[in-house]
Amino acid sequence: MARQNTVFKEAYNRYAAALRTDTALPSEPEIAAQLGVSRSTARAILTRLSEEGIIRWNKRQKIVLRQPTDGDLFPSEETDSLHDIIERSFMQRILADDAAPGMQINELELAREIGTGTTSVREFLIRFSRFGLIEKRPNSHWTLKGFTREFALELADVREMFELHSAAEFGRLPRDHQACADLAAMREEHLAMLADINQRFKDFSVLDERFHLLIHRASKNRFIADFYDAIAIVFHYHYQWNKTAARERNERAIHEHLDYIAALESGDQAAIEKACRAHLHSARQTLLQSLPQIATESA
Amino acid sequence: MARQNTVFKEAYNRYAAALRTDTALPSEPEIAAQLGVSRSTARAILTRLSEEGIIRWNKRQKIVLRQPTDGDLFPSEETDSLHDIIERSFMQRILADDAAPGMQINELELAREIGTGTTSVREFLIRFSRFGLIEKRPNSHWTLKGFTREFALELADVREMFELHSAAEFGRLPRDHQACADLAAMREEHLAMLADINQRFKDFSVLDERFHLLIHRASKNRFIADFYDAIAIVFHYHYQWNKTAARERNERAIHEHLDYIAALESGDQAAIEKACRAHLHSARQTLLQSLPQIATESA
DNA sequence: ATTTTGTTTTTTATCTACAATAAACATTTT
DNA sequence: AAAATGTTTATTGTAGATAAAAAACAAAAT
Repeated sequence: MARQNTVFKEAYNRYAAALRTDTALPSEPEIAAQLGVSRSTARAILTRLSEEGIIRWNKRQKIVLRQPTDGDLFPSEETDSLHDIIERSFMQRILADDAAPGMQINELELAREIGTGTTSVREFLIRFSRFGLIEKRPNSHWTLKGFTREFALELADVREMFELHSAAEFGRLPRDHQACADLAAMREEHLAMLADINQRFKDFSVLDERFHLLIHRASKNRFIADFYDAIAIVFHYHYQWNKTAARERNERAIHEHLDYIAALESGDQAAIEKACRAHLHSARQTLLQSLPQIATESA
Repeated sequence: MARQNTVFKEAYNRYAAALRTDTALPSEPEIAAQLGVSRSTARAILTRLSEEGIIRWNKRQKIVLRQPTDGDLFPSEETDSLHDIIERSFMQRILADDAAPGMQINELELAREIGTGTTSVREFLIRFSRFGLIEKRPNSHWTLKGFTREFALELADVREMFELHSAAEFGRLPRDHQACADLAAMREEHLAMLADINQRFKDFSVLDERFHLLIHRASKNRFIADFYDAIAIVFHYHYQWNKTAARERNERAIHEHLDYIAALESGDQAAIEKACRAHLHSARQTLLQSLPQIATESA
């Protein structure tokens, strides 16, 4: 088959789950906009909802006849986009213990193991290569460079340059900027998490990501934004795999964030730089400690 | 056809051009290593040289019978890799005056105009997207963001962060490091160009690229290196297109480079930072002046 | 006149096939 | 035995085909 209709299935599930009996549904363009898909896909969803007897559909009239059950939804394996499937599968593979730096990556083998065509795997690898974890020799194979100490240090250096820049920009925002309100809201979230730290310390990585993203958005720089996207994905899988979310470390990080937030709100550039550096310093330590102990890149 | 044998043709031309009558050629693995291709390709080259009567080949014995003429070589259109063809064609297109920011990019149309398959164009666009000049909406088209003022400013900001970092690292290299010798050699090249500036000012951009590359290599950071690759490619086409290589501007840049080199050689971090900032400041002005005057990114 | 629905066309995402190239294996030569 | 050549196999790079999804166009309804 040429293409899976995962966009349709995923959107169908999303829409069906939100339906309430006896309500009338809006126009097709509106549904499409709500779901973030084209009208063609929205119509396909309506068609199926109608066929399944979930709605009665006649031109503008779209009435919900019954609440969809779990059985009406598509199973989750069928709703993941191919890109996500490949990403997950690949990340698990390269974070696994037996994935030594220097290892060759075989497109066809990967494709077969994931159960997909080679083109999609190739495209994924090309996209993924910007994260600096793999490298290609032209007309030959990809090589796994790996999550090594060198990688972590290079990443940390760039992160520090970028975040100091973004934090300084943030400090120059007008006080009534939306980002300042978001920052205040985020302080409350930090405080709430701190109050219940023993239960919630594992949720910190998500909050951490959102916090840094908020700061980076202030720089309005596409290269910084792209780099942070890359970091976020790498960390997402890395921490999911290495479940070393120590309570103490996260608690300390929350305190650093709170200092950092206070500095950003003060608008005092020297204070911002100080708080930012302090946090980045310990974030670097955390990153280095989370490395697989053996891996050291070969020349 | 599935794939053009451009690797073979390009390597054949390279090897044939270097042949001298009556010399004996080395072993197959050695030829392959010299040319940077596999032995299979090296053998294909020997086979053709033999068929064309350019060499006499019998197992280990490979004697050059005659000097190849221009007619023996493959025409240059056949030796360019598909990636290079697409890159050239695409860059010309997006730097052309009628390529307005916001324009949609159509894969199939591009492929047809270049005379290639869609897969190659897709892969090219994915790779190219890291330069920040195009952006994709999933399941929909690519959009040209364009060589705008915003792009130039964002690029300049990151370049400054990275180059200050790299220059500082360079200043920490031991004096007997190869890079220091390279730097001294490069000073001589700058002086030579300056002595004949009226004739040679157009060659500056190549020297400029090599100079900054040398500095960036000192940082040994893959993200910085990748970013500089991206810059170099974008500038390469941009300056080729906008032939605004003013003599005065380049002469001034050479002087700045010479100051910068002196600072790097001194190892004095404060002096390095000062010279680096001075040069980056005027490089930023040059970049902004080279922009197409109309282009301002739409929201 | 604008919005909504119905229908058709365009474009993307993905698979498969196959030539070029690299890499591996086997044999011969020094 | 080591290195070179001869031969076979594996892998990549690219084209072409097709279903899904988006976008454009046309007709109808408010």
